[in-house]
Amino acid sequence: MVSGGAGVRLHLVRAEQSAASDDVVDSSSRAEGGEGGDDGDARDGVRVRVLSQGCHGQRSVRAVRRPSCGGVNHPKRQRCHGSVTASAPSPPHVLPFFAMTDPRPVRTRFAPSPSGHLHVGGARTALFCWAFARGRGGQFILRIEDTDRKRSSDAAALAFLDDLAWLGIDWDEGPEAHGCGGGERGPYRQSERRALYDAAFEKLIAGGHAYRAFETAEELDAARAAARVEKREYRYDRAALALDPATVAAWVAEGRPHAVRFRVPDDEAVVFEDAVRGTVRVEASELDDFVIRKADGFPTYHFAVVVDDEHMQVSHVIRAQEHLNNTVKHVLLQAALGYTRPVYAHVSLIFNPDGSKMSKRDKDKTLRRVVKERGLDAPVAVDEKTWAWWQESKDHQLDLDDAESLAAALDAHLPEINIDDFRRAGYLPEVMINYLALLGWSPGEDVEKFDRAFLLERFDLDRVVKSPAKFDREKLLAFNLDALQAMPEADFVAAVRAHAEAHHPAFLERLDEAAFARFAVANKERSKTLDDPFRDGGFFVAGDDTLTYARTKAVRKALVNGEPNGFAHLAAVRETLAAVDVWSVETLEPAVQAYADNHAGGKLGKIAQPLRIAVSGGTISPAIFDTLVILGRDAVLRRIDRLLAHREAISTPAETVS
RNA sequence: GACCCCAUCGUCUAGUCAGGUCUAGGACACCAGGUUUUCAUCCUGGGAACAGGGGUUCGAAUCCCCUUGGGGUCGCCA
Repeated sequence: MVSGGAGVRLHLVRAEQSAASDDVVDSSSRAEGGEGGDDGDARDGVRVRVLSQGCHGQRSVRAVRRPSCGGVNHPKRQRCHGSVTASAPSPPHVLPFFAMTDPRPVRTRFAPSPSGHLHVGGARTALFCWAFARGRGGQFILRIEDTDRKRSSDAAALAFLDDLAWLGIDWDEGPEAHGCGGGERGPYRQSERRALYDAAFEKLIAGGHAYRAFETAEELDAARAAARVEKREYRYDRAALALDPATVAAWVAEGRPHAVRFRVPDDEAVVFEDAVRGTVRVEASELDDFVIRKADGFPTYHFAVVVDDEHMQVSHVIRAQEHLNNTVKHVLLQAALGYTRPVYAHVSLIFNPDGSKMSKRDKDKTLRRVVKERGLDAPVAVDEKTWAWWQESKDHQLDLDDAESLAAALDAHLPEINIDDFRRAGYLPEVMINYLALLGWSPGEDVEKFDRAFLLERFDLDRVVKSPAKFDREKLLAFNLDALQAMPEADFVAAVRAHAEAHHPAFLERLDEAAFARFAVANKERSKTLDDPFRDGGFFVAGDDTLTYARTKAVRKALVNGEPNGFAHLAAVRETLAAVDVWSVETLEPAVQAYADNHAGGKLGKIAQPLRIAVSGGTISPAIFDTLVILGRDAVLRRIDRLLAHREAISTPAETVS
């Protein structure tokens, strides 16, 4: 019988489901004592366990969009509530809308495994969790899911903390870093929460909800393989459940390794309300008795997640859609443990432009593909031991440094998928936030550009898009460009300087503060990323004698065509430049313009292009007078002389010549 | 294969829950012009979508069903 739990909830259940209340099981009331209800409803032969309900009682598989969620008042709720009495269909039974609203304070968590940098998908999940909680005065929790002892847990594995901090996503509770973290409900690493899990295991086993299983991983692998060969579906056969208690006790006593499995109820349907997908219904019979404790004593993900969410009082679980099916397990576990069920929201996946799932493993996959294509079997760029380990299994991923050196050695381009990749490529954190938010959420009203404050204020689960999104780098780039252009000059200079400090120190050595500032400003309107000024600006730090000339058609055209041609103009304007009093844009521009007026029909381009080639080696640079000033008179004159000295070679077609 | 989820321009999406105001809006990309000392910007204009089929309705992008397509999950990984 249903007992205890939220009074209002149960009251309404009873009021509405007179005869069949037995099979309506409140998740918070199923604590002990085995199955809470009896055989229950016979109307369709399948007992339905309603663990949560929205206002829509349809049993259709098609999702019914929930109007809102969270403990926030919403005008739509009234309407929703009002419709309840009108429906009252056959199972799953209907609870009024607010029955699924978690009345607790809003607390969300982001729970990655410690596997290095944060990838785009994880970042978006974290962002949604953060925005949802913070926008409602709640807390955002970070938790490390490190129950897999085979995975590394060193400092590098926690690199995602830096990525989060860079994005401006700060956490109220969790590992301590960047001035964030701490909290009362820790520790926030699962490997340090063993006692909590152990207590829960005992409770489940004692209650008959779980049992020890002695098959080894190898045996199970073999059974799965056999099933595959016979083209039948593999299901754990519950052999361990048939063991008599004395045998189990003896085996446990002698220390025989074993896992613990959850006993999945027979003939029940698990129905839960997803805040973005609506009603989801899965028959429990689709599941086999899944492992909740591994032989090494650690909990599996499914178990740890449920225990931790309860202990940390997580009210809303916002995660990727790949977890939608897992939710069934979690809901079952919560019911068996007597836990409160959080509100679930499964957001769609992010795909690569080619339609494949965007994954942190994509770098590794790219590398494996290239290695296979080239038929490589000996270590390249990494040591033998690492190579052997990497080859051993597709689950073994190279760490970033190794991956990058291997990519460099193979001349392969690694896809940008980590937040850190974009950081290094010169994207602004606020742009990443903005774009990420747009991937799967929209504020409506044709609004696309917004900041964190707006997100906090407007983000809600009911506007999260259900269909998967492809990651569009072009659009991200366009957003970054717009943000860069909108920056005050001083901010832009500071950002470019910070980027140089991290990635292009040579520019800071070569350019003094004033020159660097001019360099940044001169590049502002032509930069799409903070890296652009450096990528095309290598000539600024090149030696005057080692500059490389692009020997393209455009270069020859500027130098050779016309009468007088570019070389001739250069030779002449060199003297104009040498004679200028003060080396500044204000003096250079009128001087060169005057020369152009007198010798090139006023066409500044006739002079600017040859000059550009002389000082940069090609046809691409910031505005020419800025470029000259940044370089300084000596370098400019030397470069002009050098070009003139190489005029023959440069006039002949070829790719490049040094 | 079984189960679950999804389906509007090339892409991200608005519109779908409360059917008519949608000859479907915006953004990125693309194409054509224009500005500019190069590249990049910038300006103007343009093409571009309701997956298909049934049904409900006076009326369907919107509600229902089927089909098709895409994705996810089926681990002592998380």
